[in-house]
Amino acid sequence: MRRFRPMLLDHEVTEQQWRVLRVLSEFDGMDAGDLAEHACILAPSLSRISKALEARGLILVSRDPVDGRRSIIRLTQQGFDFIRVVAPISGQIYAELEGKVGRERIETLLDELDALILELAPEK
Amino acid sequence: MRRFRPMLLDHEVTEQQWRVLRVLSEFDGMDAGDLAEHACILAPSLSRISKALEARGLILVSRDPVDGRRSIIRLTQQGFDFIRVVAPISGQIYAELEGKVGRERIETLLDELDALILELAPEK
DNA sequence: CAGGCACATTTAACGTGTTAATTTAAACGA
DNA sequence: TCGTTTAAATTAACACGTTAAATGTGCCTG
Repeated sequence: MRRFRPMLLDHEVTEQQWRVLRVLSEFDGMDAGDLAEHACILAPSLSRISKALEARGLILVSRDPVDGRRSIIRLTQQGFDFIRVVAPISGQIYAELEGKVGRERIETLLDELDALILELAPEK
Repeated sequence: MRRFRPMLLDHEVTEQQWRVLRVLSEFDGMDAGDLAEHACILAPSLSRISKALEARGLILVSRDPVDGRRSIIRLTQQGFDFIRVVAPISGQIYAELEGKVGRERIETLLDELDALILELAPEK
């Protein structure tokens, strides 16, 4: 993450906030639970992040009309614009990293770790 | 860490505090910088942890008589006793984990990760 | 249909990671 | 020797992980 943090700092988002935005750019309009899981963030953290991003006008939080317990989170136009600006920079940093390490090596390592986690997972 | 946290909670130490105590049990009387590095903790965190552990009487912080900028950190007798009680429990949990995963697999994975970190390390 | 249970989210409290600024002491140079 | 620079720790500020408690809503049984 050290490679990415300077860029994130430039745009005043944290690592986790950026992860939330990227997940929304793929599946816009998720409820808080699904969003937290896809972004690998705990529910209490997402709660704080939502307030920050909503205050900046990047997302919009509303209540699910079908199930009043759920929060629905959407990107605003400003949010989409933000992602369109930052994503290429992020992509370039990742590409450099991949170039140094090698795509295959990254994938192998991630597969091993995923397998390990699955074997040990007590729940889920 | 989920395997260890309940045990640590029982004894009212955090994961990082426990790491600091274990490093001290190996090399007692280190200065803050070396201790932080061996425990994989940043200096500001160690500063907070030291105060907490000193308040509980597990460690003793003094100033280096040779170089007045350095802090020297030692275990108290109470600190040694604490480690003698908790370490076996910690060891047992680790042994269970190793039994499920396999020692060789753990070592291979750690070697790969260490190698990766070394290749990418910008400094140190 | 009322009361209790289950679920989704939020709030609260505490500790740590991270960065920057501050403090204090050592080392260095004119 | 004095003033400047470097170095080690600490403090400060902010965000997240983690756990537990509190809110609010849906669901289900009696």
